[in-house]
Amino acid sequence: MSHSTNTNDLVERLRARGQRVTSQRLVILRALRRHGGHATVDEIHRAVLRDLPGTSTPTVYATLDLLVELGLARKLDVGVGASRYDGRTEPHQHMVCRRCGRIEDLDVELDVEALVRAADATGFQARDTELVISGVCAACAAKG
Amino acid sequence: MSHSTNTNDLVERLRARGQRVTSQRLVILRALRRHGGHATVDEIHRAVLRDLPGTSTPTVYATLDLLVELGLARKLDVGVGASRYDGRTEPHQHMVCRRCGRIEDLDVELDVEALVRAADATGFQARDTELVISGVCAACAAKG
DNA sequence: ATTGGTGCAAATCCTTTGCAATAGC
DNA sequence: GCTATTGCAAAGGATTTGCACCAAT
Repeated sequence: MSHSTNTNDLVERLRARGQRVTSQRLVILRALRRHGGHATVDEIHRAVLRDLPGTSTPTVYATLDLLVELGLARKLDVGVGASRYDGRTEPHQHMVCRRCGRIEDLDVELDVEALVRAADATGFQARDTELVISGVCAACAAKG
Repeated sequence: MSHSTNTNDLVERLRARGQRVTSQRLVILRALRRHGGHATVDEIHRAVLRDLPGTSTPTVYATLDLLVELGLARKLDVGVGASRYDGRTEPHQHMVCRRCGRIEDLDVELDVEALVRAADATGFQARDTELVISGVCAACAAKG
Protein backbone atom coordinates (compact mmCIF):
# COMPACT_ATOMS: atom_id res chain seq x y z
CA MET A 1 0.00 0.00 0.00
CA SER A 2 1.29 3.38 -1.00
CA HIS A 3 1.97 5.80 1.78
CA SER A 4 1.16 8.83 -0.34
CA THR A 5 -2.55 9.14 0.21
CA ASN A 6 -2.88 7.72 3.69
CA THR A 7 -3.43 10.59 6.03
CA ASN A 8 -4.32 8.58 9.13
CA ASP A 9 -1.16 9.76 10.85
CA LEU A 10 -2.21 13.38 10.40
CA VAL A 11 -5.72 12.71 11.68
CA GLU A 12 -4.36 10.95 14.75
CA ARG A 13 -1.91 13.68 15.61
CA LEU A 14 -4.47 16.43 15.17
CA ARG A 15 -6.97 14.61 17.41
CA ALA A 16 -4.27 14.01 20.01
CA ARG A 17 -3.70 17.75 20.22
CA GLY A 18 -7.35 18.69 20.09
CA GLN A 19 -6.96 20.35 16.71
CA ARG A 20 -9.45 20.15 13.90
CA VAL A 21 -9.27 17.84 10.93
CA THR A 22 -9.96 20.06 7.94
CA SER A 23 -10.04 19.19 4.27
CA GLN A 24 -7.32 21.80 3.65
CA ARG A 25 -4.95 20.02 6.01
CA LEU A 26 -5.57 16.64 4.44
CA VAL A 27 -5.24 17.93 0.90
CA ILE A 28 -2.06 19.89 1.65
CA LEU A 29 -0.38 16.86 3.20
CA ARG A 30 -1.37 14.73 0.21
CA ALA A 31 -0.03 17.37 -2.18
CA LEU A 32 3.26 17.48 -0.30
CA ARG A 33 3.62 13.70 -0.45
CA ARG A 34 2.62 13.52 -4.09
CA HIS A 35 5.23 16.13 -4.96
CA GLY A 36 7.93 13.86 -3.63
CA GLY A 37 10.58 16.28 -2.53
CA HIS A 38 11.56 19.85 -1.73
CA ALA A 39 8.39 21.64 -2.79
CA THR A 40 8.01 25.39 -2.47
CA VAL A 41 4.90 26.79 -0.81
CA ASP A 42 3.82 28.05 -4.20
CA GLU A 43 4.15 24.62 -5.81
CA ILE A 44 2.09 23.05 -3.05
CA HIS A 45 -0.44 25.83 -3.33
CA ARG A 46 -0.94 25.33 -7.06
CA ALA A 47 -1.31 21.59 -6.60
CA VAL A 48 -3.82 22.08 -3.79
CA LEU A 49 -5.93 24.46 -5.86
CA ARG A 50 -6.70 21.63 -8.29
CA ASP A 51 -8.28 19.54 -5.53
CA LEU A 52 -9.61 22.35 -3.38
CA PRO A 53 -10.17 25.57 -5.34
CA GLY A 54 -10.15 28.71 -3.23
CA THR A 55 -7.54 27.55 -0.77
CA SER A 56 -5.61 30.60 0.35
CA THR A 57 -1.91 31.32 0.58
CA PRO A 58 -1.92 31.97 4.35
CA THR A 59 -3.59 28.61 4.91
CA VAL A 60 -0.91 26.81 2.95
CA TYR A 61 1.84 28.56 4.89
CA ALA A 62 0.21 27.89 8.26
CA THR A 63 -0.56 24.28 7.43
CA LEU A 64 2.91 23.43 6.20
CA ASP A 65 4.36 24.86 9.40
CA LEU A 66 1.85 22.82 11.36
CA LEU A 67 2.92 19.67 9.54
CA VAL A 68 6.51 20.41 10.53
CA GLU A 69 5.47 20.79 14.14
CA LEU A 70 3.60 17.50 13.94
CA GLY A 71 6.70 15.79 12.59
CA LEU A 72 5.14 15.02 9.21
CA ALA A 73 7.32 17.39 7.19
CA ARG A 74 10.67 19.12 7.29
CA LYS A 75 11.33 22.72 6.39
CA LEU A 76 14.36 23.43 4.25
CA ASP A 77 16.11 26.78 4.02
CA VAL A 78 18.98 26.84 1.63
CA GLY A 79 19.40 30.58 1.38
CA VAL A 80 18.32 30.93 -2.22
CA GLY A 81 14.72 31.67 -3.10
CA ALA A 82 11.74 30.47 -1.11
CA SER A 83 11.62 27.95 1.72
CA ARG A 84 11.03 24.36 0.76
CA TYR A 85 9.10 21.58 2.45
CA ASP A 86 10.02 17.93 2.40
CA GLY A 87 7.55 15.14 3.13
CA ARG A 88 10.37 12.66 3.75
CA THR A 89 10.85 12.50 7.48
CA GLU A 90 13.47 9.75 7.66
CA PRO A 91 16.94 11.14 8.40
CA HIS A 92 18.74 12.22 5.24
CA GLN A 93 20.83 15.16 4.10
CA HIS A 94 20.55 17.68 1.28
CA MET A 95 22.79 19.01 -1.46
CA VAL A 96 22.03 22.37 -3.05
CA CYS A 97 23.53 23.59 -6.32
CA ARG A 98 24.88 27.13 -6.16
CA ARG A 99 24.32 27.66 -9.85
CA CYS A 100 20.78 26.41 -10.47
CA GLY A 101 19.40 26.08 -6.97
CA ARG A 102 18.48 22.45 -7.45
CA ILE A 103 18.16 20.38 -4.27
CA GLU A 104 18.98 16.68 -4.12
CA ASP A 105 18.79 14.12 -1.35
CA LEU A 106 21.91 12.52 0.04
CA ASP A 107 21.47 9.33 2.01
CA VAL A 108 24.42 9.23 4.34
CA GLU A 109 24.50 8.39 8.01
CA LEU A 110 25.28 11.30 10.26
CA ASP A 111 26.37 10.83 13.86
CA VAL A 112 23.64 12.94 15.39
CA GLU A 113 24.29 11.47 18.84
CA ALA A 114 27.59 13.23 19.36
CA LEU A 115 26.15 16.51 18.11
CA VAL A 116 23.13 16.39 20.37
CA ARG A 117 25.33 15.49 23.35
CA ALA A 118 27.63 18.43 22.65
CA ALA A 119 24.66 20.75 22.30
CA ASP A 120 23.12 19.50 25.53
CA ALA A 121 26.41 20.14 27.32
CA THR A 122 25.97 23.85 26.55
CA GLY A 123 22.46 23.86 28.00
CA PHE A 124 20.83 23.89 24.58
CA GLN A 125 17.99 21.39 24.05
CA ALA A 126 18.49 19.98 20.57
CA ARG A 127 15.38 18.91 18.69
CA ASP A 128 16.44 18.53 15.10
CA THR A 129 19.51 18.76 12.89
CA GLU A 130 19.69 19.88 9.29
CA LEU A 131 22.79 19.44 7.15
CA VAL A 132 23.12 21.17 3.81
CA ILE A 133 26.00 20.56 1.43
CA SER A 134 26.44 23.29 -1.14
CA GLY A 135 28.36 22.99 -4.37
CA VAL A 136 27.79 22.39 -8.05
CA CYS A 137 25.43 19.71 -9.35
CA ALA A 138 26.43 17.30 -12.10
CA ALA A 139 24.32 19.04 -14.74
CA CYS A 140 25.77 22.49 -14.05
CA ALA A 141 29.32 21.13 -13.82
CA ALA A 142 28.88 19.63 -17.30
CA LYS A 143 27.98 23.04 -18.72
CA GLY A 144 31.27 24.45 -17.42
CA MET B 1 48.20 41.35 16.65
CA SER B 2 44.44 41.29 16.36
CA HIS B 3 43.01 39.71 13.28
CA SER B 4 39.99 42.00 13.26
CA THR B 5 41.30 44.92 11.31
CA ASN B 6 43.81 43.22 9.07
CA THR B 7 42.31 43.09 5.63
CA ASN B 8 45.40 41.94 3.75
CA ASP B 9 43.72 38.66 2.93
CA LEU B 10 40.85 40.47 1.25
CA VAL B 11 43.20 42.71 -0.72
CA GLU B 12 45.20 39.71 -1.91
CA ARG B 13 42.17 37.75 -3.01
CA LEU B 14 40.65 40.68 -4.85
CA ARG B 15 43.93 41.36 -6.70
CA ALA B 16 44.22 37.67 -7.58
CA ARG B 17 40.84 37.84 -9.28
CA GLY B 18 41.41 41.20 -10.91
CA GLN B 19 38.72 42.84 -8.82
CA ARG B 20 38.95 46.29 -7.33
CA VAL B 21 39.94 47.11 -3.79
CA THR B 22 37.33 49.60 -2.62
CA SER B 23 36.91 51.28 0.74
CA GLN B 24 33.41 49.78 1.00
CA ARG B 25 34.79 46.26 0.75
CA LEU B 26 37.43 46.89 3.37
CA VAL B 27 35.03 48.57 5.77
CA ILE B 28 32.35 45.90 5.37
CA LEU B 29 34.81 43.11 6.12
CA ARG B 30 36.06 44.98 9.19
CA ALA B 31 32.48 45.53 10.38
CA LEU B 32 31.73 41.84 9.96
CA ARG B 33 34.79 40.85 11.96
CA ARG B 34 34.16 43.44 14.64
CA HIS B 35 30.61 42.16 15.07
CA GLY B 36 31.95 38.76 16.00
CA GLY B 37 29.18 36.47 14.93
CA HIS B 38 25.96 35.96 12.97
CA ALA B 39 25.32 39.52 11.87
CA THR B 40 22.33 40.44 9.74
CA VAL B 41 22.87 42.56 6.65
CA ASP B 42 21.11 45.39 8.41
CA GLU B 43 23.41 45.19 11.43
CA ILE B 44 26.46 45.30 9.20
CA HIS B 45 24.95 48.14 7.22
CA ARG B 46 24.36 50.27 10.30
CA ALA B 47 27.89 49.62 11.55
CA VAL B 48 29.37 50.47 8.16
CA LEU B 49 27.46 53.75 7.96
CA ARG B 50 29.43 55.03 10.97
CA ASP B 51 32.74 54.61 9.14
CA LEU B 52 31.53 55.25 5.63
CA PRO B 53 28.34 57.33 5.52
CA GLY B 54 26.28 56.92 2.38
CA THR B 55 27.08 53.27 1.85
CA SER B 56 24.07 51.70 0.18
CA THR B 57 22.09 48.59 0.98
CA PRO B 58 22.74 46.87 -2.37
CA THR B 59 26.46 47.35 -1.88
CA VAL B 60 26.36 45.67 1.52
CA TYR B 61 24.41 42.74 0.09
CA ALA B 62 26.71 42.35 -2.88
CA THR B 63 29.85 42.69 -0.83
CA LEU B 64 28.84 40.15 1.80
CA ASP B 65 28.07 37.66 -0.95
CA LEU B 66 31.45 38.44 -2.48
CA LEU B 67 33.15 37.78 0.85
CA VAL B 68 31.43 34.39 0.98
CA GLU B 69 32.68 33.62 -2.50
CA LEU B 70 36.19 34.63 -1.48
CA GLY B 71 36.02 32.32 1.52
CA LEU B 72 36.19 35.15 4.06
CA ALA B 73 32.65 34.73 5.37
CA ARG B 74 29.89 32.18 5.68
CA LYS B 75 26.23 32.77 4.96
CA LEU B 76 23.76 31.36 7.44
CA ASP B 77 20.11 30.64 6.67
CA VAL B 78 18.17 29.37 9.59
CA GLY B 79 14.70 29.84 8.19
CA VAL B 80 13.64 32.59 10.57
CA GLY B 81 14.12 36.24 9.73
CA ALA B 82 16.93 37.58 7.61
CA SER B 83 20.07 35.83 6.43
CA ARG B 84 23.10 36.09 8.66
CA TYR B 85 26.79 36.36 7.91
CA ASP B 86 29.58 34.89 9.96
CA GLY B 87 33.19 36.06 9.78
CA ARG B 88 34.45 32.89 11.45
CA THR B 89 35.64 30.64 8.67
CA GLU B 90 37.06 27.79 10.71
CA PRO B 91 34.77 24.74 10.67
CA HIS B 92 32.10 24.92 13.36
CA GLN B 93 28.37 24.28 13.64
CA HIS B 94 25.38 26.37 14.66
CA MET B 95 22.47 26.02 17.05
CA VAL B 96 19.35 28.11 16.52
CA CYS B 97 16.64 28.62 19.14
CA ARG B 98 13.12 28.12 17.83
CA ARG B 99 11.68 30.44 20.41
CA CYS B 100 13.90 33.51 20.30
CA GLY B 101 15.87 32.98 17.09
CA ARG B 102 19.21 33.26 18.86
CA ILE B 103 22.14 31.60 17.12
CA GLU B 104 25.07 30.08 18.99
CA ASP B 105 28.25 28.41 17.85
CA LEU B 106 28.90 24.75 18.54
CA ASP B 107 32.46 23.56 18.27
CA VAL B 108 32.20 19.89 17.44
CA GLU B 109 34.10 17.92 14.89
CA LEU B 110 32.04 16.76 11.96
CA ASP B 111 33.24 14.04 9.60
CA VAL B 112 32.98 16.11 6.46
CA GLU B 113 35.18 13.65 4.56
CA ALA B 114 32.55 10.94 4.38
CA LEU B 115 29.88 13.41 3.39
CA VAL B 116 31.91 14.94 0.59
CA ARG B 117 32.85 11.49 -0.68
CA ALA B 118 29.20 10.42 -0.75
CA ALA B 119 28.23 13.62 -2.54
CA ASP B 120 31.00 13.19 -5.10
CA ALA B 121 29.79 9.66 -5.78
CA THR B 122 26.52 11.15 -7.06
CA GLY B 123 28.37 13.51 -9.40
CA PHE B 124 27.82 16.49 -7.15
CA GLN B 125 30.86 18.67 -6.47
CA ALA B 126 30.71 19.58 -2.79
CA ARG B 127 32.19 22.92 -1.80
CA ASP B 128 30.88 23.57 1.67
CA THR B 129 28.75 22.00 4.39
CA GLU B 130 26.50 23.76 6.84
CA LEU B 131 24.95 22.03 9.83
CA VAL B 132 22.22 23.68 11.86
CA ILE B 133 20.85 22.22 15.07
CA SER B 134 17.47 23.62 16.04
CA GLY B 135 15.93 23.44 19.48
CA VAL B 136 15.46 25.55 22.57
CA CYS B 137 18.27 27.63 24.07
CA ALA B 138 19.05 27.60 27.78
CA ALA B 139 17.51 31.01 28.41
CA CYS B 140 14.20 30.15 26.74
CA ALA B 141 14.06 26.73 28.41
CA ALA B 142 14.40 28.45 31.79
CA LYS B 143 11.35 30.58 31.05
CA GLY B 144 9.30 27.43 30.48
C1' DA C 1 40.40 56.33 -20.36
C1' DT C 2 38.08 52.24 -19.14
C1' DT C 3 34.82 49.82 -16.89
C1' DG C 4 33.82 47.67 -12.47
C1' DG C 5 31.54 49.47 -8.31
C1' DT C 6 28.49 52.24 -6.19
C1' DG C 7 24.17 54.95 -4.75
C1' DC C 8 19.52 55.81 -5.41
C1' DA C 9 14.87 54.63 -6.07
C1' DA C 10 11.86 51.43 -7.19
C1' DA C 11 10.39 46.78 -8.03
C1' DT C 12 9.93 42.13 -6.79
C1' DC C 13 9.42 38.33 -4.07
C1' DC C 14 8.23 35.82 0.08
C1' DT C 15 5.69 35.72 4.23
C1' DT C 16 2.67 37.43 7.81
C1' DT C 17 -1.29 40.06 9.74
C1' DG C 18 -6.17 41.73 10.74
C1' DC C 19 -10.62 40.78 10.45
C1' DA C 20 -15.04 38.93 8.93
C1' DA C 21 -17.06 34.57 7.41
C1' DT C 22 -17.14 29.51 7.73
C1' DA C 23 -17.04 24.92 9.24
C1' DG C 24 -15.42 21.30 12.68
C1' DC C 25 -16.29 19.73 17.07
C1' DG D 1 -23.35 27.02 19.67
C1' DC D 2 -18.65 27.80 20.37
C1' DT D 3 -14.28 28.84 18.59
C1' DA D 4 -10.52 27.21 15.68
C1' DT D 5 -9.67 27.74 10.75
C1' DT D 6 -10.14 29.80 6.74
C1' DG D 7 -10.20 33.45 2.83
C1' DC D 8 -9.39 37.91 1.45
C1' DA D 9 -6.87 41.95 1.04
C1' DA D 10 -3.35 44.33 2.50
C1' DA D 11 0.91 45.20 4.95
C1' DG D 12 5.54 44.11 6.00
C1' DG D 13 10.22 42.91 5.40
C1' DA D 14 14.14 41.18 2.87
C1' DT D 15 16.55 41.16 -1.28
C1' DT D 16 17.27 42.43 -6.12
C1' DT D 17 17.18 45.35 -10.30
C1' DG D 18 18.03 49.30 -13.59
C1' DC D 19 20.43 53.05 -14.50
C1' DA D 20 23.32 57.13 -14.01
C1' DC D 21 27.52 58.52 -11.69
C1' DC D 22 31.98 57.76 -9.60
C1' DA D 23 36.38 56.04 -8.66
C1' DA D 24 40.06 52.17 -8.91
C1' DT D 25 42.97 50.51 -12.18
